[in-house]
Order: sequence, then structure tokens, then C-alpha cells
Amino acid sequence: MREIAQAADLLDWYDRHARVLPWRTPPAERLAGVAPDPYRVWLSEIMLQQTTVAAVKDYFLAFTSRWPTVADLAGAEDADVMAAWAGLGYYARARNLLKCARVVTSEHGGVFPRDHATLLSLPGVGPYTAAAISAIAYDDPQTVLDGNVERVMARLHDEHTPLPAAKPVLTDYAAALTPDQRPGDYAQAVMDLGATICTPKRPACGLCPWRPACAAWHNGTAAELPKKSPKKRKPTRQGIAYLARRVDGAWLLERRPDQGLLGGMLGWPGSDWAETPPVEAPPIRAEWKTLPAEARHTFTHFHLILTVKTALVPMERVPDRGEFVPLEEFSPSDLPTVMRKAFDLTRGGA
DNA sequence: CACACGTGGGG
DNA sequence: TCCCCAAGTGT
Repeated sequence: MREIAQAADLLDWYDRHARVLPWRTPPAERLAGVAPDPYRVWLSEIMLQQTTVAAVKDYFLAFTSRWPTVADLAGAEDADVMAAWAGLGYYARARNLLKCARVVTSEHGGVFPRDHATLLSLPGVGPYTAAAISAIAYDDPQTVLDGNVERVMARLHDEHTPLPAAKPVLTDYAAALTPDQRPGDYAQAVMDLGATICTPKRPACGLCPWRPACAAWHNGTAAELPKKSPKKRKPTRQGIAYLARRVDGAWLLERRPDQGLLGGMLGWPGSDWAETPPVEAPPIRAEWKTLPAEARHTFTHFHLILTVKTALVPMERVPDRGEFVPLEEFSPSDLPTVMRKAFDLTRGGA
């Protein structure tokens, strides 16, 4: 007879094994009455969307150091926030981050709302993040359902229906387990379990506090769950990036439109990216030279091969597109990774 | 529901 | 090299 999974068993495990993270209030501190800062909870949750803990850490420390409160962030320049987010990916998050900070500051007095529906209405806050803020910041018994929880629930119940069709039933399983006591620690505990024990490949079932209750473990199916619908292959697109350096060292850059890929980010003027060969579209009249190596980069849904062209242009020459950014105002770290790769190619870098 | 949307690390 | 994956959201 299989045991029933209990939230208390997971909380016991979490009290002993909770990871120390910059945005986390450890269970001992919570127990002592320390309340998490909703701003830091929200910021971390936005950064962690589809992004690993390792990738987020430095960005979280940089953001909270530079903008300690939501009001500080709300008062920041758009360009500064986009530059600070550069390299983290999914740049719509950064645009919505600023929008959200400004709404919270101007319409909620700088206090993050606690009500689920109000949280859901904030830019960049969906069902998962709204529940996470309620649970982690305010210790309200909301059910969080992220990729970790989906995996843990699919295994606990040996659920073979593929995602995303299985999501409703997995939500029910997760809701049934959510405790009234310590829901904030519990939410983080399930996600920690998924991130460290109940991993996508080679789960460490021998260390799992819920193993006695796990149907997939009993059936030997844990490693193959959750099932997912097959993914499509990525096509390869090609394009041209034009890196113009003025004789005084200024670089010709262009702010990308808010909508679409790398929206709101700084980048090199260039051609469209398509599966067919790009048409020439230099942003300024010059003697363009093609670099011997191409920049290769993979986005969520396509591979890109980027031909990099460079030119040195005189002071008085006026560009058709973009603006020259003075050398002292330019940092390659302000660029999204694909644009930084193109820049690195001009520095003898492979 | 399906797709767009980034990046870096691991197997 | 290539595919998978990571604390999802918006359209």
C-alpha cells in the first residue's frame, strides 16, 4: 500500500535542505517572523521565468543594488534597465518589469498588491508569478504551478497525459497538496525538490522525501515523465549586421522596436533575418568589408548565421539608420548576446 | 491551443 | 554537434 504524499514531509526536507539564494528568506528566519520583501520576491520571480538560478544570481544582485526599491526602479531610465537586463534574454520581461514597477509605484503606493486578481493584472505577471508572489511574499495558500511542480505532480501520480494537455489535472494535484501552514516555504520546497532531486533526467529518487508516495517510482516510470508533445526542428535563418565605427570611435547603433525579437534592445543596424539570403541594406554609405567569420547564434525557434560587415566612416557622414553612440557611452555588455557576438568578431576574437 | 520570445549549461 | 531544458507570459 503506497503512502500518501504530505506537505509536512516536504517541509521537513526543506527545513534541512533549502538552498541559500539571494532572494530567499530562509525557513529559520521566516519562523522567527522575518517577512520577505515583495519587491525582491517579484523581481526574482520575473528573472527566474524560463531562466536558471545560476544565470539569475548576478543580475538580481546588480538590480537590487542599483534599484533597492520598486520606486527606485520605477524612476529608472528605460535604456538603463534594458542595458542592465542585456544578456538575460526574453527582453519583454524587462519592458514589462518597468511597466509593472511604475504601476505599483503610481497606483499602489509602492506596495505590491496581495490580491490575486490585482496581481494578475500587472504587466508580466501571469498565473504562476501571481501565485508565487502571494505564497512567497505574503504566505497566502496559493498553488504555484511551474515546470518543476508539473514534473513532480506528474511523477507522484504517474500521469502519462502529455503536456500541456495534462496541465489542468496537474493543477488539481498540486492544489490538493498545498497546505494552509507555511504555504510560502512549501511553494519554494516543491520547486527546490524539482530543481535538485526530482530532476528532468536521472532523478535522485533515493534522496526524495516523497519517494514512498510516488506512483512513478513504484512503477519505474519517473525518468520518462512528464510526457511532452514532440517539438519542431529549428530552421536556420541568415542575416547581415553592419558595424560602423566613426573615426572618433563612436559606433553606429539602433534601438529595436518594442515589439518582436530583442524588442527595446540596442543592436547593430542590419538586414532582416530570413531563411532566404539577405538583401544588402547598409545603414550608411561606406566601404564595407565582410569579416571572414560569421556569428552563429540560436534563438528559441531558429538558428541564425550572421554575416558581419564593418566600415570606418568619416565624421561628417550622416547615417540613414541608427545613431552614433560615443565610445565612452558604449559598452558591449549593454547589447543582447547575439549583437555582442557580432561585436566580438571585430576584436580578433576567433 | 500554438506560437513567439533568449540564453547558457548539460548530456 | 545537437537537443533538451530552466521559478512563463502575451498574443
